[in-house]
Amino acid sequence: MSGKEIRRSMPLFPIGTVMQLTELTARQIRYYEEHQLISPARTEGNRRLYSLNDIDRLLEIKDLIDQGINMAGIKQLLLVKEQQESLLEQQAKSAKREVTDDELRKLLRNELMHSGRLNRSSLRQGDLSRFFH
Amino acid sequence: MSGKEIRRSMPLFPIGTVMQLTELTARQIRYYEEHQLISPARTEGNRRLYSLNDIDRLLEIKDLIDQGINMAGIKQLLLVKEQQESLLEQQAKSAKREVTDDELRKLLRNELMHSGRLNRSSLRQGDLSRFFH
DNA sequence: ATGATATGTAAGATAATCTAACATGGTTTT
DNA sequence: AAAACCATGTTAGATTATCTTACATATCAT
Repeated sequence: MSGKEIRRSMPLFPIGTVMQLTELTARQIRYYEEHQLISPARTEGNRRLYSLNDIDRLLEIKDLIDQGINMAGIKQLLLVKEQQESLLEQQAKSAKREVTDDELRKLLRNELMHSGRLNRSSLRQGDLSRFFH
Repeated sequence: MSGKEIRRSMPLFPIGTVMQLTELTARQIRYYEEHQLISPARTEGNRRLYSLNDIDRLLEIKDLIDQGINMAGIKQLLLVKEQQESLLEQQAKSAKREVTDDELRKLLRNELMHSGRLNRSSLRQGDLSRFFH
């Protein structure tokens, strides 16, 4: 079942393709990398190679930027969202199993600290998935 | 419902990526194009750009070559398979509608002429789809 | 043995990408 | 208002990827 993750994280696209798919300039894409919002793979010849996940993430970043959020903010948001997702995944995995008190505390703390608008972008997130069946 | 087709026929991959995905050399890929087994799009700068469909097709070609079939044979096979698929699609589309006698005759004729092993490769065909969810 | 087929390889040209540096228009901060 | 900062544009020179064309070669069929 994690084959899907492998596929989506497979580095396939050079920056030119990513530019078209995301409508971002190369400068922007590299700038976001510089600020560690993404970390694409590299070919043997040092060319960047992006995965579907990377592209989704770039679309998300674009969305957040449109909302006026700066690099630092986006970095935090993506981080929180990541752990949120891994939590949900974990929760689904052992559906019946109880969550440890510690995990629960962390989850609640995050929900409190970063409440409000946080998942608006997740509507746009799967945007790229429309390109692949 | 044809959005899927659009996605799968979207030119995204440079030849380098295709080489890795198909384990064919650039020489081979261009040679097959020369013999009109595929016709990838081109970028503004004349670089070839391949779609998911193209890559599937290359995997199919590879399979047919392994079976000892030559360019001319593969060309015909792909052609027949194409019309076969469009027929099936059409058949599914107007599921209830009767097939015209003419179409039926063509379908039967093809099944007779190209019977036997013809769909063995279609097992390998969707091979690439494992890369995308 | 001859010829055709599929692929390898080399050369020179062009395109795409890389890094690094400086430029710039909008925001903040002082 | 001036200074500093942020996100992006632009340029330059270097490197890698791809293109076309041509010739080489091994395998297979005639």
